[in-house]
Amino acid sequence: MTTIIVFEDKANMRESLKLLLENEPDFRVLGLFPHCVRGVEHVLQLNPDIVLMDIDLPEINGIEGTKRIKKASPDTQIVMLTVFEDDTKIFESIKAGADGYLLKKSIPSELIPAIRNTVTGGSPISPGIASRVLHAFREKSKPKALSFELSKREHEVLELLTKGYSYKKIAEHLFVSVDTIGTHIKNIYSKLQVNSASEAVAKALKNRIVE
Amino acid sequence: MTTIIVFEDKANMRESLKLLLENEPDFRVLGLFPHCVRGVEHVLQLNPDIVLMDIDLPEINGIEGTKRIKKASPDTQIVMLTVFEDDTKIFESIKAGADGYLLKKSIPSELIPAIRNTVTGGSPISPGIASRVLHAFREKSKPKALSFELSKREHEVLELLTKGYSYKKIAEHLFVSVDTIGTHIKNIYSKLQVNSASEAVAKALKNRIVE
DNA sequence: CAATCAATCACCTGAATTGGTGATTTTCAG
DNA sequence: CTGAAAATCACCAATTCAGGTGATTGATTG
Repeated sequence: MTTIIVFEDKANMRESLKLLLENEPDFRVLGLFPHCVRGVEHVLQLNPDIVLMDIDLPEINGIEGTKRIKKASPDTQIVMLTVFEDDTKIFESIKAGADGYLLKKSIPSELIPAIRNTVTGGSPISPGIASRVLHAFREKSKPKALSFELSKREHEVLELLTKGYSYKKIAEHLFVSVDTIGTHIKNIYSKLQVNSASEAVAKALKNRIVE
Repeated sequence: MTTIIVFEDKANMRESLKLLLENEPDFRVLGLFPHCVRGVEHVLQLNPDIVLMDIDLPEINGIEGTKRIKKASPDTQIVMLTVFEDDTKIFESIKAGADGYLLKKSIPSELIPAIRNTVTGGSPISPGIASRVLHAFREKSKPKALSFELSKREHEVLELLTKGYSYKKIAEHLFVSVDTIGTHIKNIYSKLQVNSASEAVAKALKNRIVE
């Protein structure tokens, strides 16, 4: 038996969800609420397996509600429902701890299997949403392309600088003189257009030149 | 009409896919290949809308194949098929540019709608996979929790240090003396357990204390 | 109200960094 | 083979930094 509560401000949508869910013999709707101001209390009291959460709720929106519920009851699985394919809302929801993300238009066909997947630890995501998540994921992992045309040795020196090594330590590490490291660093500064070690380190990390 | 080619090394799986796909009147299978050594050529020649790519292929694996195909033909949509729910392979595939990710066990029910979603720009992802992607996404975006208990002022100073400001510049910026900044920085070093500006900057950025 | 902590400032010393200039040797592609 | 780029080393001056000690003020909190 899978127990469910719903936060959805529109009455007809609430009713539709109720009908849809109660059509499944192993689903049980424990509650339907028009907002999640008392969301945490409801969840702690009813202890549902699944929460269906509309994103656009009055007073406390679904993202904030999700944060609170996840904090109070981390094992409750929360599936977001939304009409929007808005990047910010998607990412905020994910960060808030949502376990699934469905577009309302796909509810009739996808909701029931989505809930079943959620129960077994999966995260149903509508393809339109997933596409954006993947895109963001790629952005975060890809190198910034900008190599600044550092030579191999300069790159090496920059990497050690990023570790907080002094000129002397770097020199020892690479078996060259301190002056050589000095020259390399001068050249690095010139290529990165910076003029201190900390600035170079910041630029290197932000542009993923190292690590 | 949606055109498709398949890279799959197991003959019976290839046949199953072919039967499944050809059952759809608006799908057309342009080719079935047991490996993707000539993957790029096949794609450029046949110009399919969709590529179904097994991850574990001999010679050149599906991830490498995906990279090459995406490079040569970015608009070709590639859906990965796999038996594994292996984190590394999932993330590598995403980085390689895969547009969808299906577990083979879910193919009978999900493949056809997944392809239709892909055609319209969506990214079908099996819930078991999506769960891992979301998890990784959260890890990447969430602060490392470690605040190192920096005071507000120290945080401010660290932020300016990260921008490459010298002690003097920071002092001017905050309207205090250079010695005050010196003290703050000493305290920051002690809290972060570092002993140079570049090391502090590196630690601050890596642990998302700033930015 | 006392204790703690954050924030402020000062002084000192030795070491390190930055920013020049100049030069030699390797390496590597054309 | 030759020129360009990379890597190496050196010397110098001015500035900056790291690490140490000590001290005052104000806010917070038990």
